Amino acid sequence: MIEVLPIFNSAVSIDCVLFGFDNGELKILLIERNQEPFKDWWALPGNIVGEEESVDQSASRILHELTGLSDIYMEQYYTFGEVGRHPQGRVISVAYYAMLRLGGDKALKPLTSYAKNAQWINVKELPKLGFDHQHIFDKGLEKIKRRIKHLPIAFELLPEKFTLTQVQNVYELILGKKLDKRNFRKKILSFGVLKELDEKQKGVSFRAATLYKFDKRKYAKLFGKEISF
Amino acid sequence: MIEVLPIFNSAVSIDCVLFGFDNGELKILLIERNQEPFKDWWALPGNIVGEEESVDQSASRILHELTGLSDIYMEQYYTFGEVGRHPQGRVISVAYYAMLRLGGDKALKPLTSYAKNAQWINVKELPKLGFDHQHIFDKGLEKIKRRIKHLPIAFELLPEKFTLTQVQNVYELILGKKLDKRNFRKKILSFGVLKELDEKQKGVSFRAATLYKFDKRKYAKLFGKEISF
DNA sequence: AATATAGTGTGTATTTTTTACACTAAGTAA
DNA sequence: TTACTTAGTGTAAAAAATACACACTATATT
Repeated sequence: MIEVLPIFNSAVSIDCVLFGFDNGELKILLIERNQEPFKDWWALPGNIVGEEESVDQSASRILHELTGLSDIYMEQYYTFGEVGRHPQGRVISVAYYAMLRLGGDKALKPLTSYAKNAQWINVKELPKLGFDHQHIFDKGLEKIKRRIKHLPIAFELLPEKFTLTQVQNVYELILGKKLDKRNFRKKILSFGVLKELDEKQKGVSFRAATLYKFDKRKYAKLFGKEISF
Repeated sequence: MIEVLPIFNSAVSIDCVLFGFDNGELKILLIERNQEPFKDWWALPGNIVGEEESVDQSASRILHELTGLSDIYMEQYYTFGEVGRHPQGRVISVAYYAMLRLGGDKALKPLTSYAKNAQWINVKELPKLGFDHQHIFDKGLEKIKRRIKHLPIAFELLPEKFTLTQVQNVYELILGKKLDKRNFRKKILSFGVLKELDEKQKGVSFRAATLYKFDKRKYAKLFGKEISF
């Protein structure tokens, strides 16, 4: 290939906007860099795509290295290819958003060498980010705002059993606006992809809400038809 | 950068699905390859991203080289990064769809060395394509099916002055289904981005239809609000 | 001049979807 | 028992989507 394709020094990288929902807040996982460029800055987790892995595999690997998990919901959404976006050379970056159920024992794995710290940070209180990562994040948030209306990605952020109020909370945080409770419940239930459980919320000091779970079977049946959340 | 980033031989390329509307048919521009791999096969036009150009610039350049035009409507939609997708090495390809007003004197420019021929081909009669280009095309068509419902991209395919029947025709071809004439006209006019002209179609042997044009000013005003075509 | 042809252009009733809006029920804590 | 906090519910009005059929008009043909 070296003779055939006009090669110059360049690399393809992945950047991930990993969303989590915790304590009524929408957060993303940021790392604090340990290396130049942007040493000591916050940035999106990411890495260079390896020679023997597809870009999807690369994104999965990065998420796995970061969290120890390998079944994270993830989707490619845009490729950033400005010439000067990386100070050390030509790096074109494929961006993914990903979503994770937080809570429980999902400790982060030891970080790779380029990061000294990783932290879940509320999307409303992001620090200044290195590279063009603020831009990448903005586009990612915009993307999930659109996606959440058509695909049931919100449930990726919730625990297996959840209340309708939690679902609404996720929608409100992503869309950035309040929704009417009655209309929201009517609509979300009308798709028939939620299963009401015989179980109630526990440990709250007020009336416990009914728990639901996302019914993958029913969703699979509906899939293909256009769904609008 | 060479010491800093883990580089291996790889390249980033662009592939373009260039749509045109001609004679009541939806077509894309394909090239016939002059070079290995896939010599003599049909393929999407594309090329390697140069060292000094962004991926957007690269896509513009490719379209310019192909058509001689430089104001083609174009949008990135997905990046294809499977390991084995290019037989001669690691090539990650960023795909764009683009739309062009056909007709008039828009001759194609002399082709680059890797293509001996270029032709507009009806999307319903595509030949077998090289690389993973059938897949790239399928994803592109899927994308514009979604986009056409929210963005006024259909007008990019039409001449400056057009009839409502032509607009409907474009929508039907892209969506792959018939639409009701009265409902379509009601809806498309209700957005207020079309301007009725004092002019009629010419050279037809039946009642001439009224011509319209797309009103960019009004569109700009509406932009920001969600539009649904 | 009459007629055939082929696409243009229009309205209404019905159904579905979206929106707006406020109180009672249930459980816990003091 | 009372106060507090969140859960849970219905209806009316407005807006949007759908289904549906015929008269008009410009040209070409005889």
